[in-house]
Amino acid sequence: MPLPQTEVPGRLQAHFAERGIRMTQQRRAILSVMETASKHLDASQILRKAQKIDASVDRSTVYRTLRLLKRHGLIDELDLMHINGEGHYYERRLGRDHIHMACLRCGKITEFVSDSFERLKQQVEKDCRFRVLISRLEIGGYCATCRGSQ
Amino acid sequence: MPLPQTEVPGRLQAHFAERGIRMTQQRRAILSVMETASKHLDASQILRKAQKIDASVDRSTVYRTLRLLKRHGLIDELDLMHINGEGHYYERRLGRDHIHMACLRCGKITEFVSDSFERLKQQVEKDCRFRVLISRLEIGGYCATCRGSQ
DNA sequence: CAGGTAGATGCGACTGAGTTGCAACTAGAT
DNA sequence: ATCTAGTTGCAACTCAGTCGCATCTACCTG
Repeated sequence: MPLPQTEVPGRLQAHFAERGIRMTQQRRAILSVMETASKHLDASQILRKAQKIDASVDRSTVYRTLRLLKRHGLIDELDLMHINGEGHYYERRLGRDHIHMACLRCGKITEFVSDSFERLKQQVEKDCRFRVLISRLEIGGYCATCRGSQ
Repeated sequence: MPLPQTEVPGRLQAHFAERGIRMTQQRRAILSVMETASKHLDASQILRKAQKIDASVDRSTVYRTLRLLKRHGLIDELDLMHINGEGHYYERRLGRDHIHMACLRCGKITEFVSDSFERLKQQVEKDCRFRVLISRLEIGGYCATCRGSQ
């Protein structure tokens, strides 16, 4: 289920430059991790990967950079139904929002893009006069495979 | 925006009895807090309220009971977009799911019931062959009031 | 209604995520 | 080359949530 990409990947650094955000070696490492990540890393995984690029990266820098990226709407924070503990997961924010489905049996995460989701958000904007900036729809249940085999 | 209630409130205890779950004084206190709560309490608020009914209630009992209620699908766990720190909020699970909107400016939480949301979940069931058990849709943005005044 | 016991509790110590204050460092403007 | 506001690493901290264990108790059985 490939996502439609309305943005070229590898542009996090460009975003920083455009907005006049200072670029450091540590940030470069973290951004590159976020850009190349196939999916859903938590803070400690990001730390480990970033340290392979620049060993000096510290835990607190990772958290500070993630907060920065979040504030600028460049990444999304996910809970993935807390399938593994209380931490958070992060992913680059590309084109359209998508739904995250977490299988409560095998732990698999599936993504799903839906026009109905877009329409639902528009309905919220209209009916509740609420300006939608971020949205997170997470679903817990059983994936196709686990659903059959029980 | 009152919620449609398909279940009589005050029935958490009955649920426990039906399922043969042992009832203790501490659980009674916690259940009664959950039943009478107008809305969205976090674990420490639940603890404080429960201790007013039964002073012996301990923090760990609150967490254990919340986990139990969650496992039985009697309460929902919310993040409310982490508007106040990293903790979780809990609410009784009545009739239909609803969307939670968190105003990033004034912090107000609004709820919204929508048929489109139900249809969206049905679409996920059908298109992804995914059995939906729990779903959480949280939206961050600006409420009608804050939207105007900026 | 008097045990017996599986299950629940309180306590305190622990874990793990995330934050913060501060002195040292550095990106990038001049 | 210099200056400084912004960033970093570090270590100490906070806070939510968990866990092991000794004690207690709800409730089943006779």
